[in-house]
Amino acid sequence: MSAIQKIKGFADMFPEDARAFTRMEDAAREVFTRYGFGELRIPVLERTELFAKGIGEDTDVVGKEMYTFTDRGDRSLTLRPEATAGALRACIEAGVVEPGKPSRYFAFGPMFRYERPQKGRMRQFHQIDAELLGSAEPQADVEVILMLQDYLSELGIGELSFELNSLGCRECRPNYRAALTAYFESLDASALCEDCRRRMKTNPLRVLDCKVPGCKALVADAPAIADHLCGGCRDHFSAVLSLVDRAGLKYTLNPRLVRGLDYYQRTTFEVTSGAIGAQTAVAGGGRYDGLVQLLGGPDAPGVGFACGMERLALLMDKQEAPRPDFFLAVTDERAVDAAVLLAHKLRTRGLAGECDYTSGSMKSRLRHAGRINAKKCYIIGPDEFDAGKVTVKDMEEGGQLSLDIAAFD
RNA sequence: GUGAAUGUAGCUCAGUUGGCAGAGCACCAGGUUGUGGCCCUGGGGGCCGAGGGUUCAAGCCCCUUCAUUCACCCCA
Repeated sequence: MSAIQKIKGFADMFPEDARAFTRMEDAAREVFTRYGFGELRIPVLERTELFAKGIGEDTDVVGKEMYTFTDRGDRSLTLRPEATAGALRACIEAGVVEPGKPSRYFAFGPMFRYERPQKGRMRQFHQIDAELLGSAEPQADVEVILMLQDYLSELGIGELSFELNSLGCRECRPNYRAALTAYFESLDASALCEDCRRRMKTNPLRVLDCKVPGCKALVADAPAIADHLCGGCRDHFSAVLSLVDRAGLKYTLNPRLVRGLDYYQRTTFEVTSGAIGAQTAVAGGGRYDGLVQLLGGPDAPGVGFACGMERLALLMDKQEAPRPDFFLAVTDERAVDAAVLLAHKLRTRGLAGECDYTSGSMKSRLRHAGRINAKKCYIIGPDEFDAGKVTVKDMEEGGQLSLDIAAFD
């Protein structure tokens, strides 16, 4: 046991699993391109302050989950725990954000959070991320939501539910927060669970999300955010809902849907599944007006989502390995070089397959060809080598024929 | 950070009150003198996660440690 092992919460992916990720990426490129989104590739490392500012100092992500270190130049750097902050930083830096002129980007890649791993949660995990910048219109929220839905159905994932909520804006959320705090403080100090008493101080909205039965009962009578939205937020949300309705998307309103990152405003949404362990969120997103400006850009609004690839993978069917066109078997030592050259010619013609580097028994080679599910087995043994021929056996029909190796030149 | 479960062959896992380390799959060879899948026979493979303790004797009991998994917390 002296071999070095991978570090906790990081995963190696072999082709069997990697194929699912390739499929997710291909489908994302296809679907998102239809919506006018272009691919963005940005670094995984950023200055720590970007996340501290963008995500919020009081969030769990920033408070205790970031991989932060000091580099050799004494700068504090952080492995990105989510995608939005970095994407906005890049767009601001490149000057592509302009209020009123929508720009659309998507990206995939690894994110890093220092948490205890469990089903559907890794320290290095992957997200597909989409950001629509520059539009404050409810139609933009709806297009982003519909794009996400299209994407998930393109992958053939069913049994998902969409949940929507509005968190209000900087004008009305403080009022709601105050009303909520007042409500909980009017109760017995022992009425809420221990965790919620802590949440009261850090983020009272989180109490809404508590699963403890006692808290749930109290939350049922708590003031609802819908009753505290300002006129602008109310109009925006009802426009979103009505358009989403007309597009035929089935969703549930979840007034307790509270997201973990401070930057969300107005529309928030989450796609959940009951089939991925204790975690339920497959994708989540919302509107983040004000974030671009907070990060030093123009006063431009934005909406986006992030989709967890490991969690999607749990919901996807296994991706079959591609079937090789050939296996090139060698049963005579002298034929190894000829075999490699022939295999090369076959590949030049667009065929896929592997080739022996050593000779072996006919039986073992054919068994291997069958096992990797090759369509044909090309065989060069002593007889073929002496005659300059290759035997081609059809692995399904069982028939075979003899061809001149020179014919492949 | 907290709690629980699990570490035995390449993989999935048995292993009784402590008494010679096993099965299935995979791999290799043979049954078939150049022909896969099905079947039969044989074979290679193990620091029983690591370290310490109890015992005539430990995979099994005790302590420590590491790793993995699931859950809490939180989130994708």
